[in-house]
Amino acid sequence: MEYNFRNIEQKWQKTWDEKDTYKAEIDKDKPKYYVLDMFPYPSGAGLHVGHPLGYIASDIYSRYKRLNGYNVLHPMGYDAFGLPAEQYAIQTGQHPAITTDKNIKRYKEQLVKIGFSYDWDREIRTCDPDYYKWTQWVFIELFEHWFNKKTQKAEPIAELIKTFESEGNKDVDAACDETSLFTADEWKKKSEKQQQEILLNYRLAYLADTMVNWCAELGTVLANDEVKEGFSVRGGYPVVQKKMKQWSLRISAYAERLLNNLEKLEWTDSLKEIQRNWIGRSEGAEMKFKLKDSDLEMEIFTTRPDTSWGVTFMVLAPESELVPQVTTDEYKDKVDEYIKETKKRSERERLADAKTVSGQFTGGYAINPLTNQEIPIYISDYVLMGYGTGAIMAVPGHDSRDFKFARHFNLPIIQVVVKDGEEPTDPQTWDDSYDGKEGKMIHSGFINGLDVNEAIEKTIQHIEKEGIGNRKVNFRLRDAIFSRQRYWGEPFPVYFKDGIPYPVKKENLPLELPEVDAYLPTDKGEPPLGRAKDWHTEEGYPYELSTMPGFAGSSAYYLRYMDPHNNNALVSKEANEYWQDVDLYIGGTEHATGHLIYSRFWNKFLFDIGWVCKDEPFKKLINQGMIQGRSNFVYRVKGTNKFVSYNLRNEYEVTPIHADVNIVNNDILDTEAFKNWNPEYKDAEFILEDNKYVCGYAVEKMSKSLYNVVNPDDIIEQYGADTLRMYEMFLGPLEMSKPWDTNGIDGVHKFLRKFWRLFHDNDFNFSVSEDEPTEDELKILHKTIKKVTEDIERFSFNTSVSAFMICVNELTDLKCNKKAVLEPLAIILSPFAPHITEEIWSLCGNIGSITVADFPTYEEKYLVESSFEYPVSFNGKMRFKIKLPMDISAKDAEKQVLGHELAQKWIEGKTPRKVIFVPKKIINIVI
RNA sequence: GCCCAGAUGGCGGAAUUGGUAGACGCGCUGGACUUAAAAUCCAGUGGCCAUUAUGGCUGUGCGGGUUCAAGUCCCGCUCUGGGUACCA
Repeated sequence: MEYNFRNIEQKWQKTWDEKDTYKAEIDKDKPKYYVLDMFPYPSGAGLHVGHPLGYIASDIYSRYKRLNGYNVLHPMGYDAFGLPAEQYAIQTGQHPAITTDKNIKRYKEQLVKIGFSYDWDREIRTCDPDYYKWTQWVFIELFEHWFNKKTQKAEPIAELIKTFESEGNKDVDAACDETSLFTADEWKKKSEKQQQEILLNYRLAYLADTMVNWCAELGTVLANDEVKEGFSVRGGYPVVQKKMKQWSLRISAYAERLLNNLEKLEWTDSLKEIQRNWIGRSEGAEMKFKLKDSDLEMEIFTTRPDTSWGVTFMVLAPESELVPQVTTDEYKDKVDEYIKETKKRSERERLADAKTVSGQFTGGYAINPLTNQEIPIYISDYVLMGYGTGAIMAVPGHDSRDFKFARHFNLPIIQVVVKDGEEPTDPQTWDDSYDGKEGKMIHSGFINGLDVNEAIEKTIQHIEKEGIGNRKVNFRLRDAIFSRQRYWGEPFPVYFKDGIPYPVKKENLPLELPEVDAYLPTDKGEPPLGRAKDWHTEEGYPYELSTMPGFAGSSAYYLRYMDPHNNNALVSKEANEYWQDVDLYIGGTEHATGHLIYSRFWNKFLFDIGWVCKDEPFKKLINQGMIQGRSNFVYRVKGTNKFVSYNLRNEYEVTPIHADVNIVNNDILDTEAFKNWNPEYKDAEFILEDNKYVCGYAVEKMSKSLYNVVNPDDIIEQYGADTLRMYEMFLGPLEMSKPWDTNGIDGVHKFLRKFWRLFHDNDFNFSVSEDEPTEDELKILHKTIKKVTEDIERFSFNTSVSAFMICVNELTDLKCNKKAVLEPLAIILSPFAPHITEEIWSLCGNIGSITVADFPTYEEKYLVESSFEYPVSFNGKMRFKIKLPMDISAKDAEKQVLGHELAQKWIEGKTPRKVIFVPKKIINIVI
């Protein structure tokens, strides 16, 4: 039979399904290996060829690990809550569950067709109540724990209450907002409501008034990672800052651990760097500046306490509570005016003209605790309320933002650091400040002459001794805002009694999403859940109206896969102890500051409370690159319906128009198909070159609107899944972005046909021989085993595809049809092309599946060569080659080379100055 | 602005530790088979020059450097992609 990929692929996909070939079960006799893909959001558009890239890579690795005797957990599921289904529901009235279910069916069909080795029994959907029961459970656990800074871990609120009852809160060092001190007696005297309000401040999931990112168009608040440059990542709508009472998760408590543990992860440096920047740790000091003629103090954070002698003004964030207190009557109107102006400006506008300096003097003064000088206090929006204390000491000589501000308001600039080897200069002549940390201190009292780093240390010691301040580490990482005023998400398992939130009892989970009559806010402006009937407890206490955000369901999904049907726990101890953590995680970098931080945080929390045995969820992580689209263009002559071919376009005035890549082949347009593509082009005329219409092209993002989307189903229909899998890998290194160009796919398809033909005679009868292989044949096989093994281990799948091609080309040349060579070849090819190899395996007479065969190990003995063909260079330029024995000595090699007739020409009668002989590499002669 | 990647033929890319640059594939050119086309097979294919066979020069974004030897290491730039955005 000829290679009939359609029959073969359907047949084996059916068999795998019927025989549960990819079912994973705990097997303590085998080492485990957990390979995870970032599960997709099932959008209405279905998968395009870019989506499965990472899935194919992880599938190859999973199959490779299985062949090497590992018990592989390789699951797939759906991140099924989300905005698009809800937006669609708002427009059409169709319940998002129905849309989502339909989309998931389509996704699954597409995924199955590619031949992935997923254990579909473990499929999860975040919108399934049996699944989100555990999302809600984790939320309650977060609610019932606080973060003890002394032990650096989460501890039960119940224990905290006991501490409060016995000794108050004076010795409690918690991650929380500042709280006033109370004794045990005072605690006991507080009302239930007062106590709960205090506890809320300690909980890891807490409700508080915070500045949130409000997106009016989406009608919801968003987390920091969901906002980019003042717009929502989803939809691109404007986002403004607003103070609202919202649920937040105290991820900032884990900042230090999230940062430190990055070191032990096998992630790419760039991804770790993104997380490091997002966490943003900075070391410095907090210092108190007394206000002039007042008992009040303003507290500032600085990383450069050494520059305290260079402070010439202070700046407060416009929102700071201190503003009214420092503002004098004289400046009140101007300050109010400035605050009003700032509030009007959106985040976006502020960012857009970050270069414009603005601010206002308050009339107030602070006293520099180190110099006792009076320092004027300004307000300006370049100081952010959300970071540090919302107040800074400005050192214009050594901070570029302060420098700009000083120049704008004509404030004095003092130099306190001199670069090594330089003399002090007049700051009036400077173009910018000197922000570097190399140099010596001047004009700085007792730290004069010290290096910056010594000076920082000495200053901190001084201020701590004098009680003016203390050492302090600050993080940029904010707590994660966890409420969404939307319908299609997990309901919070929380009800309110007297305005205080209480968790739903765990045995009553899941708290299921109620039906509503419309997916819109209520007339009162409440979230959609405000429309639900009976949305309250049996006792009549109202449930929370917000739902959880997208990252809720994805923060612990990798744990649920370990034990997806467990009704009594998120994951059983047994399953967790066996599968432990994800050994290999493949997905896009776009989740670096969202999902990948949140799930590390959830995992650490679950680790703290003893539910999971590993404190990091994803041991090794690879980022696959994006597959870009390759768009095609036709060129319409302006004002006509004529289209001119690419190389003639400069002779006319033309408008380039996107043409659907699916009607273009090797940049040649199918003109008939083009006429039928769009009624507008029905009567199109073409100006051809060489009788063809040649299209232009460009690499762009793959998108419907650019008509460059290629659907995997179409590729599978035409070439088969094995070809698609191998071609996606052949395109280039996994981590790099590259354009999809269907044109190259023929080569990979031809390879599979050639592979098929090795096992068949000229009449396509299956025919393999039992003869002993020759040395050459074994060398080809073992060379390939070696190369492919090494390549898979370092995730270099594109080069292994090349190695397979070389191998099949060479075996074809030798007309080799020996089973002893071809069968092992089929095994090493099976992770890449599972269907064709499964068929071959069965044709070879094997009973079981090729997926549980043994991956062959290469044997060095077949690769031993007796000679090596040395490239001979003269002054570094390769001139000719010479075959020499493997174990030749340098001396003999030199003699042989210099005696070679071709060498004479290059030596030109001179005496070579030097001969370099690198065994098995090169010979270089220096003339 | 800052941080991180990357730049190699017409195209995707290979060269794993400083050691033959361009593997493999696409495309293109020529040929075989065919009434023809498709499929398949064979040969050629970085550029320039010379062609009589052997050839020669040049070439990995640009400019320097280290080295017997540099796509690979060092210094200085340019461009492209990604992250971040007043974080004190």
